[in-house]
Amino acid sequence: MAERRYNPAEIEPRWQALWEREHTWEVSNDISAEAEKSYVLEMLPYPSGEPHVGHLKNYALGDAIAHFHRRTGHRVLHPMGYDAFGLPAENNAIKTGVQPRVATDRSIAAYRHWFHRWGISIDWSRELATHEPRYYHWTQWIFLKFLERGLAYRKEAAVKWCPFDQTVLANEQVIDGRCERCGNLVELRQLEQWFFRITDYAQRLLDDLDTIDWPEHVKAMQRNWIGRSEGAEVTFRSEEVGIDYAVFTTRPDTLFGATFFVMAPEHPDVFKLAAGTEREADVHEYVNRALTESAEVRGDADKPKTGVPLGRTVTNPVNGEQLPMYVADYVLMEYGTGAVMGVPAHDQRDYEFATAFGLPIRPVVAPAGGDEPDIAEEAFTAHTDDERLINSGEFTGMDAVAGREAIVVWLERQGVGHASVNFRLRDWLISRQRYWGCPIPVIYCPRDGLVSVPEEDLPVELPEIEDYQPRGRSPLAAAEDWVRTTCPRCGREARRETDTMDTFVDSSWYYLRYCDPHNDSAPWDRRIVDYWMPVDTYIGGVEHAILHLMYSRFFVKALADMDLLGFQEPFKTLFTQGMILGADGNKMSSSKGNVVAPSEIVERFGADAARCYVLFMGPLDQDAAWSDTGVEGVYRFLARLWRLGDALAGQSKGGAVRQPVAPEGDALVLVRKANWAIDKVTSDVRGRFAFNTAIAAVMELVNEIYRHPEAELPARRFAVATAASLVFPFAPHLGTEVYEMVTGRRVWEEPWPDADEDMLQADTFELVCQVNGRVRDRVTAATGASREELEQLCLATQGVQTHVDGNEIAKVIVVPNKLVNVVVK
RNA sequence: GCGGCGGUGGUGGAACGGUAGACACGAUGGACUCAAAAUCCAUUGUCCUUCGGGACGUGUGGGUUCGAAUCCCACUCGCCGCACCA
Repeated sequence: MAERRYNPAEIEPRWQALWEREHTWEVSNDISAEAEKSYVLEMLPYPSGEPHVGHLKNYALGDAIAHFHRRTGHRVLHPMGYDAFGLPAENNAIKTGVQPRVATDRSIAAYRHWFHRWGISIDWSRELATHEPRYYHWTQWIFLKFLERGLAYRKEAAVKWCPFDQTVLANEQVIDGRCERCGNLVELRQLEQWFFRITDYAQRLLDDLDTIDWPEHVKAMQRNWIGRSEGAEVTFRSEEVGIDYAVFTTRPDTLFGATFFVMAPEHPDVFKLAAGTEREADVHEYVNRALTESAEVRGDADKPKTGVPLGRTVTNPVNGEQLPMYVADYVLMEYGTGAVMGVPAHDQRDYEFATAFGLPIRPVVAPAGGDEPDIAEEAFTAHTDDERLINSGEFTGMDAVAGREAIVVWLERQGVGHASVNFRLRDWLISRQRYWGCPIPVIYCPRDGLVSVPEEDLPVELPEIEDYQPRGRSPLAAAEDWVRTTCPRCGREARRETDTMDTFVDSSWYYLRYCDPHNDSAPWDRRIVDYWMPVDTYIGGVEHAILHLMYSRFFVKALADMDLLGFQEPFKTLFTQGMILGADGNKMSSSKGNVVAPSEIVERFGADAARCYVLFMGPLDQDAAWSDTGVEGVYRFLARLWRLGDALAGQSKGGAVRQPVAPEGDALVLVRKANWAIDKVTSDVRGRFAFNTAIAAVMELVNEIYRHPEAELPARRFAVATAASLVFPFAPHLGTEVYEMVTGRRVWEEPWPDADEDMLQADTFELVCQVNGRVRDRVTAATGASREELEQLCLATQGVQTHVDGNEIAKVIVVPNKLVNVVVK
């Protein structure tokens, strides 16, 4: 007879089939249910090929939380979907000729297969994909709502253009001047595009970060990206052309130190200003060169400062000085007003510019008590509170902070400026000149102009086309039959918008649709969404810290303003998981040959071992390198637990397992350890996502059971059933199997165990005896013994005697049930 | 430059201001076996040791404390995000 052994290949599919047959993980929209709700969500995957280990970690993590919440009495919503539109599928289509829809659907099938095979407890009745017309119908509907409210608009602007992908990109999708997708250098192009007015929400997006439980570094990144700065807007007048130019400055206290004035090359007035001056030709040449430079080259802070004079001057409002005007590419059109005052004594960039052009440098702020500051030094250092104004007219002598305020008040009174706040955040550019995305539901009529597609005509379906090759305009533009339509307003011939939406639009609201996925008359029923939302636990990679997470927050706020939602933030708690690196410590990539395929791991060790291992590797928010021997170790642990269950299956009569009454000896040790493990796993899982130590606690329990093979049967049954119950969120199949072998019951239907307080503490404990803070001995003491008793016990030990060695005892610190520290002079 | 995070054995990592190194990997020795696999047991921070134990140990230097990996200050190294943002 073959030896019985742990065989995940047999156990896992058996339970998966049962869960599927019984729809175990489905949850209804019964919003009057008494039990508390919990919405556990992992970021939806972009389906490409097959899932990788990062997905395994993501979903194993979320699944553990979903299981834990279910067993602690919550109604858990744990859905799944696919972020199905996007460039990779389209680029693949160009290369291989396989239609994006076909390749995407194929990949979705693979993801679906593996999520089942991993045993993730998903409510499959709510599955969705963003490329399905019944989903993007409502993406388009939301777009039209935004358009109605002025939150969607068209504007011509200098936008980032990727020459490889042949499309514009959002600021957030440009990393170090390169396209996030393909890594090519991005160019600037002056184009008319669709934007979402996210900047209207800058302040609220910033403020509400304080209301959500997110990792500090993610909040910091968002704050950074929003980039709020306080300062003043100040008007400089050009008398020659009779135009006022406002600048934004965070340092109104340095206004008297302005010695020149600079405009961005994109500033619309640059040519007008230079016209007729002897500098006109130089200006044209400089501006043209600046505009054709790549974003990377131009954005390099280390590049020497360049620029040309405009041949004009502006008046400094505080002292009437005439400041020469320049155009220089270190000034950005997209921030502030596209023009700055140059204060070389107190700004590094202005200092470099002034030095290069021989402009005067006049310090106006100096350390209190000090004399003339070192000019070069001053421009480069951060400023402190302890400074006063110098060379500043009537403000001279004031401290810098008070002076700043006084100058702003003066500016306001004179009508030449006011306090002002600036944000770094730009509006979200959402149009893309690509095929595989959600069509923008807008029609251009020669008579009526821009007309929305009427709601009843939604969705505007993406047509099938043959040629995906981008040519600087959307491939949809070539689908003449589709483009040509009639104006919904006047009925004349009109043309459809051919750009598609950024796929981040699709994923900015999917978590709302899960709540009410089959609604065909509205994107959702507000009562249902208000019941499930916000997402209680959201899990995903930190790479979405800005893009997806900022856009989703914006969506919720905008939709709440339209009374479509009753909350302000989509994700209450966020957990950002670390990456799984290759065994060599590098990011996994096929070129490095260090990619771990989850399919292979699952085949060799089973889904439970794979899931359990990725949760055991270390703190889940940290990166961790893959180790084959590490998975084997976890597999061994699961097999040990299985053998314990298998041994009991032969002996026990089944039935519910209870903690034995008044256990003694080995039995007591096991009962205590089991309760310790319950307490440990519960506190590690609840709130702090410390699954690595939770799993370690179950390992300890299992090790303890092996050390006490002679313990009485009820105690062993209790300990093994407890181990199975506790391991279930991390290794659901094995937990289920062992629990069933020991008790005949379904563990997922059992409430999460409660630790018995009485069993958490023993009658005796090991008293640590210290002399001057160093451990010198240990002795067994009764739990709850008095301070005096403990002190006596400690002083009597050999180790303490030796080290006190007749010296004077200054004092004795007693920590009850823990230690005694004898302080010796 | 600005913002955030971190530095603990051979490795991944544990550790409410209270026994540093849980758990796991690896290594060494042993049991079982004809042998191997699987499994089980023991040892495993460094150095010294008369084998009782002792000294030293959490990036570096200082401080607070009876007691510091943990709190404070300075430094240093590393990682991540943003960056000519006025």
